Amino acid sequence: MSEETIVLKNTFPNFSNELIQEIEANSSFQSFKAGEVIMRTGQYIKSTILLLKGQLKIYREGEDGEEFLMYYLQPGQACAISLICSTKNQTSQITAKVVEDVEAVSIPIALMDKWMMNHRSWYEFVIYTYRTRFEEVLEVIDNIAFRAMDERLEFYLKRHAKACDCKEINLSHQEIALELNTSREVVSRLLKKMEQRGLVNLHRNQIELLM
Amino acid sequence: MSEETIVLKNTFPNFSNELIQEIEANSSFQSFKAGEVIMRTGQYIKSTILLLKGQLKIYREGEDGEEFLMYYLQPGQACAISLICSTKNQTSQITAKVVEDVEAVSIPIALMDKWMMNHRSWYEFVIYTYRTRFEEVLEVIDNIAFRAMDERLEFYLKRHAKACDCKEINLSHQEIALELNTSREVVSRLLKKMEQRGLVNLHRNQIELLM
DNA sequence: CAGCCACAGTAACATTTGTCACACGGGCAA
DNA sequence: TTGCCCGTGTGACAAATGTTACTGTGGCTG
Repeated sequence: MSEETIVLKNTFPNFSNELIQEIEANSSFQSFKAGEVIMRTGQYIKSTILLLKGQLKIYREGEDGEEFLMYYLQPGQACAISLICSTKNQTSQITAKVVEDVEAVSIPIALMDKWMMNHRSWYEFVIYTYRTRFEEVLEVIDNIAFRAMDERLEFYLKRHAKACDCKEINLSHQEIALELNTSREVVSRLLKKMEQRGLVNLHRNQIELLM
Repeated sequence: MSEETIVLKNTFPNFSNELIQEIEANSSFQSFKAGEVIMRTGQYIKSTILLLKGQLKIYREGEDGEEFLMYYLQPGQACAISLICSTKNQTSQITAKVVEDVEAVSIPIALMDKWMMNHRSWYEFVIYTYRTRFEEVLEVIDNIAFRAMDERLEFYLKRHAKACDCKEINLSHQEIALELNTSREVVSRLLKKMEQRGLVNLHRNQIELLM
């Protein structure tokens, strides 16, 4: 069994052996460097990507280049949107940027439709992905619709801490502002207030969560 | 062929004959009156609903009972979320309220999983539904993330006009405010400005679109 | 070391949105 | 007719957020 097969099996433990074989036979391994944009709004989707390693950021782009974070993709996950574009030429509604260097498997769209019918484990993976992403997006809507910026910031920090499984968040205020679609000054202001409330300690390029 | 079969065939023209037969054999026709809430956040989903007639409003509920409109369901459509809950006991993340008296077919969840495998036309319907709803929700995010209330109001009015295919919108400012999660006064203010710009004519309980 | 740059803090102000208070008028019911 | 309720219009103010401008500080580099 090849190195890559092992990684694939470990990262997607629910895939059947036959499915793994099909993937190996029909798809290509790819890697991307941090900062690369691997899918952009308006582009045609021609393949879907299974993440083996690294981290992707999926966000919505505003007309003036604003970003709005939707969610992060971790190893063992795939982009929900690219899973469901059927055979028609569908353009992407989102942008995907590499946060940490990525290794991934790229699968041609044409195959996916077939696999849905022939591979139960693929079908379940797609359904599961779609459902969880939909829920995540609903939560995003809740946040921007019902919550003020201070709560959203708290939520954002907690989510981040959970994702990297540590209490230190290495981001500048500017980067956070971009993802919440606000301005650096607002983030600074709110973080300072959180520090006064004893929720965080602030350092240069680092926020230490105390909650 | 029964009356109901005909309605079903007309409303879902892409369903195969075998699928229609299965639906008839395994599901129940139901009707709901305007104002009824037929699915509520936190409830277990035990069936999905195919809309034959009337209109449903799908929205997200805030903690204090605020509403936030996601989209409307028209005849020929189904709630995306209820389509993908697999067999597990999944609770609803949204609330569905009847806008116009509804006639619908209720399908037990257990069957849907089987149909996905056995009925190509059902599979395509589910995928299509999921994709279009996801896109719609992305558009909602765009609106609240990137646009101010005046633009959101314009967008809302246009969408409404398109849905009922006429230029007169019979809603009070209060109702609109609820769906955009703002206050009546704000809606009044913005509508007045739109009137001054020549975009609408305002009447009691009616907004006439001029764009 | 000097200069530069990215990051952070903050004051002052503008704008948008939410809230409160109240007035007006149409239509319906007693 | 009278009174009342609902929908609407509007002014005044409060609060949140966005914007501008300026300061300080640490670290890197020439």
